[in-house]
Amino acid sequence: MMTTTPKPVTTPVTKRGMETRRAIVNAAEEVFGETGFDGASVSEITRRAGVAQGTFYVYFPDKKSVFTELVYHLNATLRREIATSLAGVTDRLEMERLGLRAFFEVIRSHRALYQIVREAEFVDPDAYAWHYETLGAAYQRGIDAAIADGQLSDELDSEIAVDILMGASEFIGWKYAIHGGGEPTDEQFDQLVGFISRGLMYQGGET
Amino acid sequence: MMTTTPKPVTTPVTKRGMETRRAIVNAAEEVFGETGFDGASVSEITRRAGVAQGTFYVYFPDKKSVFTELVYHLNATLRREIATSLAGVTDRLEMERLGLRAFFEVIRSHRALYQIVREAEFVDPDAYAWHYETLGAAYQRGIDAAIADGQLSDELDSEIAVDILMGASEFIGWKYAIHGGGEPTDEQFDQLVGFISRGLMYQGGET
DNA sequence: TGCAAACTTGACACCTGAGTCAGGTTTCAA
DNA sequence: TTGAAACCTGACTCAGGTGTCAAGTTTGCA
Repeated sequence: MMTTTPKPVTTPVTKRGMETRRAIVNAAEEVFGETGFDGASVSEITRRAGVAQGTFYVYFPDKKSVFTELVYHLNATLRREIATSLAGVTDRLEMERLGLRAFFEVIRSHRALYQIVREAEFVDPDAYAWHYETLGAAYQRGIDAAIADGQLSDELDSEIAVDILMGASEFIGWKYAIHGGGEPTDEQFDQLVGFISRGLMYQGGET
Repeated sequence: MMTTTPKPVTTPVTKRGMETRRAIVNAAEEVFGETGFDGASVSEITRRAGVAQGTFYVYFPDKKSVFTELVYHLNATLRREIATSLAGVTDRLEMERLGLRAFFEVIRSHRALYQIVREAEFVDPDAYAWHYETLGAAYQRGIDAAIADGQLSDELDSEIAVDILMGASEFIGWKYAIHGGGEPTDEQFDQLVGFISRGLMYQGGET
């Protein structure tokens, strides 16, 4: 077994260094969003950031690292924005509506980041899985709380419910934000929320 | 404007040529499935197919072409298998159950192809969109038929319903077939079908 | 003001892999 | 048997991209 020498990557300590690092991250978001991971070159990223090639490797060991950092970044934004939108609300169906709105709003205003997260399935599968696992876990806690206080039936499997809800949002997110380039209309949004509401309202004895 | 000379690509006419082409397609499916589009090299594909590098370019203009062909291939398989599984059934909820089962079965037994279709979002976005559009259109015709003969309410927006249903299947397909490496249990499958059934059964007057 | 730490530079060594092409081999109908 | 069509070969070209490094510049504290 061979001891691998760790890459010497620097964390900026001065304001100047922090700004440079940030410029690289921002440029990377742009370039990855436009051309995908493999289409993006480190030299194009540094060109847009206004720094030299070598500077990139001062702050990141390789191209993949920035990419992964961006995945974590969108995850944090999403969790924060959704949590904020839900503050103080206790009605579960209302929470679904608000959460969905917040989700669409975030991906609409961060299209490049959203693309990056999706592509992470092939660039960094662990980060991709982590993203959906953390989001799903938070979501599931919400559903379980609603079950606990009697708003939803305890016959409902919250894990499957979350899978359906996340899958639907992802697909609609792709279809509108990336593929179609728009947003669902209000009527479509209402239909979506209606479907979800009915699905969540387990009443026992059907099918 | 410059007239682009088209690449001279051959279609095999003899049995021998057809076998060679097929060997390349099969090897490509394997390699793309294992290492992704960019990780795959044409030389690795031809090595596994047992032919020389140059043979690849006899049948395909470039690496992307085989990839796209594989996307069309899974699309056809999926449509055929699902249609077969639905033959003779008229109850919409039963059709949902059977269609879902067929879908999971296909992706379980064609994991590599499924990965390829997902990666097509970044390799060949048009093929990716086409895949979901054709599947969605077929699905929607089924829902519309159920609305037409009164099984489902005409207040239901079939387009959104299809988006939710496809999104949920895709997500669960990823989670189990690719990420987790298993399949939903029977209980989970029932929960899924139950949620969908309730969602489809618009009764007017809620939220 | 002086100097060490922090930061930046950009040319370049090195590698990888797509696609080409001139020529060889196999097949099969006449 | 033969020759032309179909098929196959693999060394080679070439564009492009990653990561390195030795030397320069800036910053801020003593």
